[in-house]
Amino acid sequence: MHYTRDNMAGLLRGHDINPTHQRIEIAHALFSRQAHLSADQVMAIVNTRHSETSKATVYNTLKLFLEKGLVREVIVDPSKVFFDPNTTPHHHIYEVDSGKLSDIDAEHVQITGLPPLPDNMVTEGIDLIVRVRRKA
Amino acid sequence: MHYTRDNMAGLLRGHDINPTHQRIEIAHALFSRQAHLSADQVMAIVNTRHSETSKATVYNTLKLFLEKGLVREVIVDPSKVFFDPNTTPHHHIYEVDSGKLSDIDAEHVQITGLPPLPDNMVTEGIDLIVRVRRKA
DNA sequence: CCGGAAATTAGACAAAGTCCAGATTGCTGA
DNA sequence: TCAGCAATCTGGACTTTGTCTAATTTCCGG
Repeated sequence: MHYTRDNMAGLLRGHDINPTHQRIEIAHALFSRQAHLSADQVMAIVNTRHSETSKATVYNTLKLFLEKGLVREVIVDPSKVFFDPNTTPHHHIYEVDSGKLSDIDAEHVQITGLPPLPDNMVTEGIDLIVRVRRKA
Repeated sequence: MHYTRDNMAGLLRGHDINPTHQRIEIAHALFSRQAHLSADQVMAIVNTRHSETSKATVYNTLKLFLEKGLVREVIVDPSKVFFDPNTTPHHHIYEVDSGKLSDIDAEHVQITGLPPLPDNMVTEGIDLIVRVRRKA
């Protein structure tokens, strides 16, 4: 699949999001790269040529994408949130020293023995993060 | 086990930490409660009566405790880090709406099928976070 | 008691993220 | 066409968490 700006409009509509110019640019930044980006990085990418999109819009839009299930939030670094265009079930490896974040396919990973939840609670998601670092 | 201020000195020494007033107070705040506290909360607790410990010291001390393996860091909330006096292997349940964080004993939890790491990497830790919310 | 190392401090600073009031955009229906 | 209206976008002020630094205080060994 090739993520062109034209595809983005359909993708957004499919998630019940009105495809505006800015939203298309932001979606394109994430999906064409298939990478984990922070809000700051998204803003930098979107505004490479000339400043086009404001900080407020970048944050609002990413939050909207999140609510509509278009992207996922990855919380590994206490100083910033990453946004992940991959919403299929998967986990993450985080290289502590470099800050590099990569995916682990969830297909073969099994988690067993979790205690049952109270009746009035539902699981929203399970985040599994393997923190690694370079050998000394 | 009762976590008195007197015990704290020994605990600190056992982790190769020079037990000063401030460090004892901070350790006591965490261990007597056995709770997940943010730096802000620690500062509030330690300074309830009269302001005794500066912000810089709270942050420095928590970082020191972390390095010395006295506490663990829990990263679940994008806006603040929690410090956990429980360093035995365990996982976490995070109630998204209330922000409440509780432990899952790791004893019966099994995680299998993780891919092997590259040779030059070592695992520093595995964080498993179950995000839950109240049923609608 | 002296001198130096370790620890603490206040406050300036930085970075991520939120908020708001006003400006733009893009429909919709007459 | 275009007036009106809702949705969206914007700059910039603001908040919060955390860091940094230079100056002070504390603690010890001799």
